[in-house]
Amino acid sequence: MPPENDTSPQNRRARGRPRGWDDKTEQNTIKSLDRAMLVFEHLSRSQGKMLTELADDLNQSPATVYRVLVTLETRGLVEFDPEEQLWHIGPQAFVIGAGFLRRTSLVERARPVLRRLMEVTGETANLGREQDGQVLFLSQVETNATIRAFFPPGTLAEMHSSGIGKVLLAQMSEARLARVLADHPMQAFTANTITDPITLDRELATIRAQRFAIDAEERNEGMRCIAAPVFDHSQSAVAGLSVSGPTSRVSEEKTGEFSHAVIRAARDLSAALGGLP
Amino acid sequence: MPPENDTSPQNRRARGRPRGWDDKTEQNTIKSLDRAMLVFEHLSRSQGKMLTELADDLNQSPATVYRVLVTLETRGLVEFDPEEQLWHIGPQAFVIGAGFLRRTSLVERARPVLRRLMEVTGETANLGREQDGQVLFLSQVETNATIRAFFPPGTLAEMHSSGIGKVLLAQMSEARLARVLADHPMQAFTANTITDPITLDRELATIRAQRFAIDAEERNEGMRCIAAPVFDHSQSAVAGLSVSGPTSRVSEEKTGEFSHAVIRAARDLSAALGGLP
DNA sequence: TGGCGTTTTTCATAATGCGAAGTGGATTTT
DNA sequence: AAAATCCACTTCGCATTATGAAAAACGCCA
Repeated sequence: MPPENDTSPQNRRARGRPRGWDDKTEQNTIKSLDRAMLVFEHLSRSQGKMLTELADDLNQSPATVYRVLVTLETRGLVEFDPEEQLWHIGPQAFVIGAGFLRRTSLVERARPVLRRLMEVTGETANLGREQDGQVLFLSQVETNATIRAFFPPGTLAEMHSSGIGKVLLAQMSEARLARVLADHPMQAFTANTITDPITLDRELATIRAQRFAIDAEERNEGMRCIAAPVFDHSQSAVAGLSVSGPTSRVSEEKTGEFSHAVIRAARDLSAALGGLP
Repeated sequence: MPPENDTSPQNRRARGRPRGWDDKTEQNTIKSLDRAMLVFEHLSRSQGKMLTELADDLNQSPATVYRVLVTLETRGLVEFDPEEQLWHIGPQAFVIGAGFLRRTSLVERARPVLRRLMEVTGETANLGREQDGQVLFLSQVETNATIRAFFPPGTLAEMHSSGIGKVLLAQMSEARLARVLADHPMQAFTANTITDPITLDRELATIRAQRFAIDAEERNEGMRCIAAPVFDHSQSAVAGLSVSGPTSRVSEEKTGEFSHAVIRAARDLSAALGGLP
């Protein structure tokens, strides 16, 4: 029975699409589930929140938030600490999240490359990819040195102030770059952080030319970082590799040596993913 | 208006409780959210499922599962691969799950201990804790050797066939042990797997006596593993440390040497957590 | 072109999630 | 000590909203 009374405004059927279906009406989502996931996400960002505080943050009724938390608790997705009266993210959330790493063979293939990179340079080696305009750190192999950089896997960082971030920005289209910058204004973290779009454009051109990026204390004082892009079989930059350490060891003089190592590692990983034949 | 018609059977207010409240009625959960989380969990276990397959597995209507997936997709908790028509766990799930590790200082404190343990023994060092009658691997530091054991963090394993698992079982009360074994029957993985409760009891007594456990190819052929328990400030066994590697290197002759290293590491970590003064 | 296996939408209905208000323990204030 | 305050947790009636059957849309294969 075709709808003759077509008063409903959702008539946007698919137009030209190469393969597969992909038009998911935003109206088809479950409201209560969306609200619940908001609670879940918010809880993971903060560490330990009281019920009322959580409800206030999200302007929802405490009763609703309470029911969400109790429900998630039965599955171990969140935990309640009776001593402190605080809610936390639970172990099951970690178990489920780890399923993501299992899928992306990227992480698996990067493992030996990261290790070798760490051995060659003596500094912590990192793997990250873009995630909604930010850098998501996926994996790392730490140096043995006592002073070392540390991005726990699962951490998100701003792109404009990270070596991996800049290397990925440098590979983006104009439009995509503009969107990312619009969504994530360039916040200053140190005196060296790039906050000016024109300076950033020039920097990105340099990065494209030399095939690697330097984060010279742009996010953390005293930390330098050298990054290179990783390409998959379709020659799109899917991730970035970097080494990071204190300025004393990852010094300007050593930039040449380190950048060679990072570029080589990135090339190896790209090859393992079917990129750069 | 106090209810005078007190026909409702839920009148169990709190009796003696040291601090805070803790009685959560199981009736107060949100059904639809629970169902949605079932989908989420199931998706993380399998890697890549079609909509209809997922709906079949969980005996739910494809329409409902579809709406759940679309909702989770808007938050990046799941992903849809249009090429293969498959749903996967998304990056945001990983980000949220990583929030769990940030909380437990256990993982953070274990880091240097694991590294040292790896350096001393030359084998991969692992950290795990109990999670609903299974071992949840939290962190590891890999050896440089090319042949090596590998439990990605976030993996769950059966307790009876794992070094860390047995070491934790050995510290449980009779009742708790019985419950775990009831929930998780002792499945055989290799010829060496312990499947008999009496043998297990004897093994656990030995473990308590010598303060460490050996997994002698009980889960994987050719893999040996030596584990010791970690205690927190309240002297309860919160986790286990282990080294694992091929039988050729983690041999019977080296058991003494390795067990000393593992026990020492476990003691160091316990101390860092305020245990064993 | 037409059937098949999927996904995606529609629709009527009932289920169920929602918030306001209330309870009662614990802690702080007067 | 009594009162006031805070906060977790429960109850209740109503309207929102999730639900599943069925139909439509769509890609694929022959």
